[in-house]
Amino acid sequence: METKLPTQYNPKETEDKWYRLWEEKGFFHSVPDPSKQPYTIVIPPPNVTGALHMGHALNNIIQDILIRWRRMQGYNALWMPGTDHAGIATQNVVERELATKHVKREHMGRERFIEEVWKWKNQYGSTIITQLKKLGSSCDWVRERFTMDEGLSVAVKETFVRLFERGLIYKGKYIINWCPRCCTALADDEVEHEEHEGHLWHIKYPFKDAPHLFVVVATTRPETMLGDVAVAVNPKDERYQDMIGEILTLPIVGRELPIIADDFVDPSFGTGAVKVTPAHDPNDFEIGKRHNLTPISVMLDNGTMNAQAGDYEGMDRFECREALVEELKLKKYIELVTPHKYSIGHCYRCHTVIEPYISNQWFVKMRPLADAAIQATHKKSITFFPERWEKVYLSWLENVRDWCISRQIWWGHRIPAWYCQECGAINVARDVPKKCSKCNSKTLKQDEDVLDTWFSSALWPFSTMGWPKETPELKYYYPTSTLVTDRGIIYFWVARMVMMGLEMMQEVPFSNVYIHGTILDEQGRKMSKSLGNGIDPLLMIDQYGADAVRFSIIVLTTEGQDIKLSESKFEMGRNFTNKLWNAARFIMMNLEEEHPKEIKLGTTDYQFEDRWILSRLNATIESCTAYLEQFKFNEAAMRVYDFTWHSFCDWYLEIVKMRLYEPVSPRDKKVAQTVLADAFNQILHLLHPFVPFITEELWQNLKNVVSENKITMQDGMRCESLICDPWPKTNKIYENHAAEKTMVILQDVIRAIRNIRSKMNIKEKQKLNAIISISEDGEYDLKNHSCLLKRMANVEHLEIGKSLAKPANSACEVIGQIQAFVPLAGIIDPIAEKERQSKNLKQLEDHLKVVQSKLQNDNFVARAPAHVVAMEQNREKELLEQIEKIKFILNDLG
RNA sequence: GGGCGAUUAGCUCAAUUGGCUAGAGCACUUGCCUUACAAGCAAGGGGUCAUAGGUUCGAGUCCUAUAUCGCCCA
Repeated sequence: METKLPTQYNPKETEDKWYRLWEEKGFFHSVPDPSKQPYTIVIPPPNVTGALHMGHALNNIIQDILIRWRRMQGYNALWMPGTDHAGIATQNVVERELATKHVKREHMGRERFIEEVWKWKNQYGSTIITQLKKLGSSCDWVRERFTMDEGLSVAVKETFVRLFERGLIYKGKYIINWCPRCCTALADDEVEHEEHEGHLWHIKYPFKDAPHLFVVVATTRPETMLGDVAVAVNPKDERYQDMIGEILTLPIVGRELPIIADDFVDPSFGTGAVKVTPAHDPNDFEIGKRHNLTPISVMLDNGTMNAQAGDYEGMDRFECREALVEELKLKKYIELVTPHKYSIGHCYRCHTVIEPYISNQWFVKMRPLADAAIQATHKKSITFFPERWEKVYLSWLENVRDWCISRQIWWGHRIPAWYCQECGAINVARDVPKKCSKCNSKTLKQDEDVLDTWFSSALWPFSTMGWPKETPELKYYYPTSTLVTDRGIIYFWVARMVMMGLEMMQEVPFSNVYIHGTILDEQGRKMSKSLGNGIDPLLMIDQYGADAVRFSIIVLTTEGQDIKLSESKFEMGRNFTNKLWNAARFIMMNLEEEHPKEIKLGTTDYQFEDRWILSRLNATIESCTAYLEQFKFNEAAMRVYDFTWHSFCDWYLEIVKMRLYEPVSPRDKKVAQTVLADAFNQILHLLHPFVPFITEELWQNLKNVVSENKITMQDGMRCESLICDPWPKTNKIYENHAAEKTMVILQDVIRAIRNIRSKMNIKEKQKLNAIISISEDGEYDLKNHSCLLKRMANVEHLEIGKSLAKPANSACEVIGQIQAFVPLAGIIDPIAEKERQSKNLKQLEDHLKVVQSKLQNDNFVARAPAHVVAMEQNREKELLEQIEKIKFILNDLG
């Protein structure tokens, strides 16, 4: 068996094998079972056009840890996977592909274009799913959903109709965010604001009746002046009070503009007078409504100027800006141009500058939905981890505006509204209506628009469970347990799921929301295609193994903090998986026996180091589990890492070698083998959620070796796969504080002797003798551990006793009430030793000063808790003793 | 302009309710190819906890300012 394991772990040989087995055996599949408690996560559906990036990797590693851990704990764990149809993004991708064949979607028509998109989806849409599998994600793939599935489409229609019937969806002509490249409306949160260095143009608007006098308005977007219908001032602004009601002439165009008074105007901005362009600015739109002004649109939907722009008709909006400014300059209308920083919106899909634009769109009335979501959060139906995101989420809900849900694209859920060609009535229906509900006419035409992709994503936690049908899944899994996501989509997605869940299901969709950090590059910048600073998770998996990638990422993930990542970080995870691999090799080799005999182990069989490692293991199980419950993944991982490497490998394996190589009895060897197998089995369990592949591989090996060699484990290896074997439980009987305390002392003594060896330049192979002297009142039982001490410190003759004399020509270390002497006749360099001891003395004296200054402070003694004071007093005593001993040694050295 | 986060070893980050001499990983120094592992072992060095005040017996931790960086919203 042992010969089968090479000295280095090769992930490539194990990962696909186990993933296939898990999936084939149905370990990822969950079915409703009322006798078990469900634990459910719905995946944040990645964009179907997407490829796995580090953000996805982090997001899915966390979900997989939760799901695997809960599954092992015995929950009926469901991780619901799928993708979303990403309306604009997907349409863009397919259009781009068609463009290479010089085909435009307008030429092929709606139906054929949609067919093309489906063809594309079927061919490339599973890319990211395949990549998620490489990562080890244990999703229930049998249940994989897509937001354009038939079932989910029914859910979308049902929701639309219900919201419409409840008066929560309406259609109307409003100013919205328009992307002139995608030619569609966008919701407020689909617009990304960016600071730009622009100009503030101060333009003179002459009075109609006194053209030599004028009002100066300041604007950052001069081309919109072509659509001006008024000039507004603040009613309290004394500079303009007399002018309110007067008429100005719009330069170049000649339109008459009244001066109106509106509180919205900020007197301190620019000149205090602003142009009012209701068709091209949301604030102006509101002013326009208040003053009954008719908006004048000067642009087409593609961002070029329309007939209202006069000579500028047909010009692109930015060309028009330049040309118009030239003309204004020429005609002396420009009074001043100042540099100006301003924030401007861009399309989150194509980064084109957004144009505020008036058009007829569908909206969701957000106030009542948001209020319900706020209430549910205040009632603690939802908890955010870390907590602070709750405030961010609430403040969005408190200030939310109505949600524009219609998109002027073809790929998506078509709005279930039909317009009567006779009477103009709107028929909103689940199925194609046969006739108009108002006039019975049969000439009905469906709305051309589709719904925002986020509209369908908002239904994800229940639409994926079969809603609106009352399926067993819906009943059993909803509401789900935990949602794991990035802060970037708290508004887009989390808030909307809560609103829709409450409105459609009368229950929040999940009880916990875990918001993880964002992955950044080494310099702390976001990873992006345009910067080319991304790290491809698949490449890293290929290079280091999926487990190494998972472990490294998770160790770097401190709660809610962003993660600066570089390739070299993955070495840490790789080194750890390799360590684990080699520990396993060692264990397997040493469990093998030619004629194995089964023994029944009693608690009295345990040796000191067994009791110690089992106690440490017990504590590790406890803290790892506790940290997982708090969503502190890195803490949980680090506890097991530290235990595995620095307790189990560094100490236990080394100590136990003496019982394996030179056993005092066959029975004791068997005890050591059993503890090795037991502890390692538990380690594999604790690590499985973090590094599933290697743990499964090693566990399967261990299982075989254990049964072949008739080793009776404390915790059976019941399941056929580690993935569903029960999560370790703590057990009080393993708790052993005495053993842990003694071990700390032994480790200190061993380190002290090793230190002498190192500092005195003594080869490791050279055997030493040592004398351990314990103070008269020191209660240490070290004599029973002389074998351990000898082995671990590589000592030949060891004498342990009370107040033993320091031999001449020996080096010494003081460990509390213990002194370790290493006689070094002929080897020792008195000068070097003296220097070393003087350094020690100084350190101790510095420490003593700190402790004594505390104790000399009456306030400290009076007010600090008794145990803290006692601790300091005890420390002082110890330090004094040690200092005395070092001084003696120094004296002895001459 | 409003809100949130960060500032601790050369680098990346920890540090429970304020309480032993502030810890890891990487990097560094020294010695080891010791039959589980050189992707390793052993022993080390390295810190005015951003700055200034304050609260407290006691502050990396709490409070108030300031500075720098980042994110979100308007």
